Amino acid sequence: MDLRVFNIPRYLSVQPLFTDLSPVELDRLAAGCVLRRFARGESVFRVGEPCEEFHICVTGQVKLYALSPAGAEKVIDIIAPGQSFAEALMFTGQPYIINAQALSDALLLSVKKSTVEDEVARDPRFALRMLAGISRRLHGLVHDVEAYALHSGIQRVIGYLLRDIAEGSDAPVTVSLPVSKATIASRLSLTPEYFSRVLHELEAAGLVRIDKRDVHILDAQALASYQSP
Amino acid sequence: MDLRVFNIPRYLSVQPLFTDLSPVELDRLAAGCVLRRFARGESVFRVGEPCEEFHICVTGQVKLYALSPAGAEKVIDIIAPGQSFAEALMFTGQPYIINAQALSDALLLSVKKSTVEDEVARDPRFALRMLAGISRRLHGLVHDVEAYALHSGIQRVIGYLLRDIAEGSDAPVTVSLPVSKATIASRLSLTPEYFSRVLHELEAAGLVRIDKRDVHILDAQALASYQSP
DNA sequence: CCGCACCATTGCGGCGCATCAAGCCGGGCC
DNA sequence: GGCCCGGCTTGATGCGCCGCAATGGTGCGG
Repeated sequence: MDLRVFNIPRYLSVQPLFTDLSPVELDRLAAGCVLRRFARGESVFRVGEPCEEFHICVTGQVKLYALSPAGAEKVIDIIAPGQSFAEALMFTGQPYIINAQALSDALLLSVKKSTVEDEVARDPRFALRMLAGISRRLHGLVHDVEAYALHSGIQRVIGYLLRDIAEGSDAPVTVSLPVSKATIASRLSLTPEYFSRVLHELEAAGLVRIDKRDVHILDAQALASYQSP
Repeated sequence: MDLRVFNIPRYLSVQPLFTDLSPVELDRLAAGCVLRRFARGESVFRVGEPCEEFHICVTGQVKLYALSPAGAEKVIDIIAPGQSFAEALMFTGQPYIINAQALSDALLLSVKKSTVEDEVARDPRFALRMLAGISRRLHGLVHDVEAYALHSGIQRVIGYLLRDIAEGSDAPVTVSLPVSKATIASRLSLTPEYFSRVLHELEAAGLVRIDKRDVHILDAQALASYQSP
């Protein structure tokens, strides 16, 4: 994608957060945006840096992660194209509490804090959408906490694979892992080794077939109710 | 406390969320509030119920928790007097995704969704405070996820004990556990048995003294840097 | 075509923490 | 007092998952 032809107002207008805005408003918003390229492995922000904007992932993937004093890494979320991140951080007025790094070459659109605040003041509907967006994010984290505490490693993997599979769908589906298995393992709070073992246990049970980063779900029903042998 | 003499506008005015509001605004807000008593053990809301208000804990304690299909319970948060909860749930427009139960006799002030939305529309400063409040909540959950993934059980207990102890304070401090040890154990994602063992390991190491629900911190410095033997 | 990274897998040993099962202790209540 | 009951502790045992280390692809650049 060429930065020079990228139409910021047009891109904003298709974001759930910014629907129903007039062209004037979109232009005003776009004026407070910056479009930036990141190379694979490049840091987007780090713990402790001041947070003056939130970000939308246009292309590529970004990982949000924490580091322990000992250097261990925990992936909190993996951001796909179209998703925004760090809105909540921005509103607390505190420095970043997590790190973000590009997992592949990526294009990010960053929206300045003051621009968002102005728009909140101008349009209450925008404020409510922002609130709903952050609330959904919180919702997701609560779901993760539940999973970490109440589900075994195997169940978390199954939950991840079935995440966006419709209820009654019978047809064999394939889930493509968007990033390396080690990253997904960390996202699920597993070691890469154990994640690999789980995947192969599910394969041995005839529930999935694994082909590199493609996981073919052979029997979603049975997978959902699988208990280890 | 007598419900009949409880002054809702006055109580609202001392909440961080509602500071700087005029008496007129406070009255308008108060009109959309309900004050309710809950007996110890009584349910405040359950998963699946529609969410049309958020709550402020005036007296008593409330636990927010998830239940696994098998019936296991995970305490997500323990709400103390002065804290609000379920704001985020309200803004998503979805039914409750967690349960809330009074841990002691409690008095709760519930604010209707429509009242909050009206106030957001009227006062952008209120909208920003609401955003900041929810963002801080999300911040806390991220912190918990980090702790679950990167810290051992012992470290999580230590982190809990030192939660609101100032950095350089040398004087012996005592932390009073607000609720039963089993509840706190669940909050920290530990079994009651293991939580007990950890507490007594810290006592054996001479770092704390345990007297029922009072934990006397004898050496905060050493506690912060404690590694199991 | 070979060498080198990087990623993924596999085996083995071990630790952290859960589980099950008793026992203990204090407080409310007849 | 004597009873019970909920909260807490303590021990014995075991499983889920981790850690290290070695092996096996696979894709890319020289």
